[in-house]
Order: sequence, then C-alpha cells, then structure tokens
Amino acid sequence: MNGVANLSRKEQVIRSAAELFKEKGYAASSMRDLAQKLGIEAASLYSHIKSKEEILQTLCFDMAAEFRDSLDKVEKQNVSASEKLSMGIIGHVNVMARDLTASAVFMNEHRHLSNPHLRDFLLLRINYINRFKAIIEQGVASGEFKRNIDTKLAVMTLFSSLNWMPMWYSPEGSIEPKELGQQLANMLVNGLKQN
Amino acid sequence: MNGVANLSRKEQVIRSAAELFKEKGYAASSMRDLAQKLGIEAASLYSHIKSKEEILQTLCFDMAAEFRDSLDKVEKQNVSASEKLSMGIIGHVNVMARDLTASAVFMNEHRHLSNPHLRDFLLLRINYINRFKAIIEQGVASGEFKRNIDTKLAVMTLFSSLNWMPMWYSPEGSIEPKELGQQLANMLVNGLKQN
DNA sequence: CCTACCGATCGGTAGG
DNA sequence: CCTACCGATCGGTAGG
Repeated sequence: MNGVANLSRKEQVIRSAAELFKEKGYAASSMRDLAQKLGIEAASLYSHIKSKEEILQTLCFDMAAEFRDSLDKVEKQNVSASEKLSMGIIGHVNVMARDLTASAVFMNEHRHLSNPHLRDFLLLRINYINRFKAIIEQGVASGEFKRNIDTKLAVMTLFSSLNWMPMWYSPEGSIEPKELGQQLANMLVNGLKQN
Repeated sequence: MNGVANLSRKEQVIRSAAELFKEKGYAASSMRDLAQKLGIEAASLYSHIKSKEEILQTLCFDMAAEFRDSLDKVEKQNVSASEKLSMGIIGHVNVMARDLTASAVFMNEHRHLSNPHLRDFLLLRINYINRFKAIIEQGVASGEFKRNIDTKLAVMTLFSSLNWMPMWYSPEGSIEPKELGQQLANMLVNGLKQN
C-alpha cells in the first residue's frame, strides 16, 4: 500500500536480479537464488514482481529507452558525421557506464524474452543500429568517410564493441567513460595506422 | 561397438546440440529438446554422450583449438604487423565461417562450463587475445601503428567484432569469409575517414 | 513477508 | 535405442 516503500523494494529486487542474471544467465538463475540474495523466501518475491520475466522486461526495455534517448539528443546536433558518430558513441558508453550490470543483461539475456516482448525489443534494437548506420552513410555521402567502406560491417563492428564493453570495462580503472568513447570513436574513424 | 557408426552418431548429437544451444542457450535447452530434434528418447542420448556438459565442453574446446591453430600459422609468417593482423583476422573469420553454429556457442555459452573446465577455457581465451594484442604492440613498437593508441581497447574492439559475427554474418550473402576478414582488418587499420 | 504446497520439468540411471 | 523411473528443482499460488 505504501507506494514509495514498495517501489524502493521492487528496485532492490530488480537490481539484485540484474546482478544474478549477469553472473549466471537468466535461464540458470532461479527465483530461490534471487530470494537468497535478498534474505527472503522465494514466494515473497511475488509481492513485488509479477513474474521472473517481468524483471527481465524491465531491465531490457529501460536500458533500450536510455540508449534511444541518448541518440535522440545527438541527432539534433548540427555537426559533421564523424562528430555525430563520436557523440553517439560517447553517449552510448555513458549510458552503459551508469549501469554496467543492466547493460550486460540487456545485451546477453534479451533473447529469453517471450513474444511479443522479444519482437518489440528486436525492433527497438534494429532501429537503434540503423540510426548509427545512417550517420555513417551521411559521412560517406558527404565525402567525409571513404566511399568504398562496407557500412553494415562498420556499424556491426561498432555495435559489437559497444556491446562487449560491459564484459571488460571497469569504471574504477584509469579511463573514464567519455575518454573511452572518444578513443573508440577515434580508432574507428582514423584507424590504427600511423599517418 | 562399431566405432565409426558410434562416432558418426555422436557427431550428429553434438551438431544438433550446437544448433539448440545457439538458439535457446545452454541452460534453457533440455536433453528432451535435443532428443526430439534427433527423433529419439532423452535417455537414449546417454549411449552417445556422458552428460549435457560434455557436449558443451566438446564444442568449446574444439573451437578454441581451431582458433589457436589458425593463429599459430600466422605467427610463423615473416611479415609486417598490419599484415599479420590482417592474416590473423582472416584466419579467425575462416574458422568461424566453417561452423558458425559452434562459433556462436563458443562465444555465448562457455560460461556454463563447470570448473576446472571453465578456468581452462578462459585461460585459452585470454592467451588468444594476448597474442593478438602482441601483434598490435609490435606494430606500435615498429612505428607502423600510432604511438598513442590504447592497445587494450583496440584488441577488445577487434575481439568483440569477431565474436559478434556469428550473430549477423551469413556466408550465403554476397561477401566471402576472406573478403570479410580483409575488410574488417582494413577498417581497423585505416579507419573510416577519407585520407 | 512467511509456511505449505502444486504440477511440471529437469538431468540422469537401471535394465533390457 | 527403449520403457520405466528417480530425486531434485523449477516458477508460481493460496492463504495468512
């Protein structure tokens, strides 16, 4: 009945679930594992959430919305394609760094969504990828990027490296999200080779 | 008792399992699912394999060995770092393209290995990554690559995009493995920017 | 948030 | 490769 307390406890459940799902995978995580993390009985979880999958839905769609919002802001900027690409990458890394655990779940566990949620999720994702692809194509059209690059390969390489960051990136390390995003953008745009 | 027939049937089991694990994930795949794919009863699987995890071990370690062998050959070549990097990438893509299903399992499902197998697998993987990193560092040392690149970021970006290929690459498409490997290498070395 | 419990399904074995 | 079966565990509900 207490909305605030319920919400707060629900958030604790979701956060703990994210850690569990990241560590063991969604399918291998049991509600009893989750309850134990929180020091309660499994049955008690259901006063905060409707089902195991509802937790996954919350995690996946909340992250998707944050990524989309980040790219919305970038697209409004009136800058060159390489700058836009940089800003998009930095934005993505920033969103990820804010919650690396949820990001890892977003990337690795979304396939356990049932339909129609899975279908909706995949539509959001392909849309997000296509917006990055459009930025690269703008760069090709304007002559900023090479004419002969494979834009699909380019965008999948970008998206892959963004998706894998939660696996190895630690914000406690020396490099900050903005710096990491800038370096990745720089590497993709300018390459490794000495010029 | 018939070694050849047994081996062949075992291989069918492992191949079907790879498809199932790729599609649903290891934990969400049941031995009854697998048996159904093969048109037999679940209990009958155990005349060909010892356990569910044994299948995963076979898939993961066989792929790991193929990737390692491919890189072995590249390291023996007496060529520049960027050529070595190219050849390493092409080799990796070739191994992957030979069995995209097993590659996807290798990438996504290895974490369900139990110890000591998981530990062994992760050691093989970090070793493989470090050998690519060494190639990049050679390029930096020789002046072929920029002095100020973040080699960890570079190698993780490379490894990420290699790992994600099974998710989107189809060899039935227009681009062949060798061509794909060359384009990826070219993109990482030379970047997207028009020079 | 708990106790008590449900039907379904899991990986795997015995014995043929 | 099958029938018959095991103990364990699963997500979730009833009722308080």
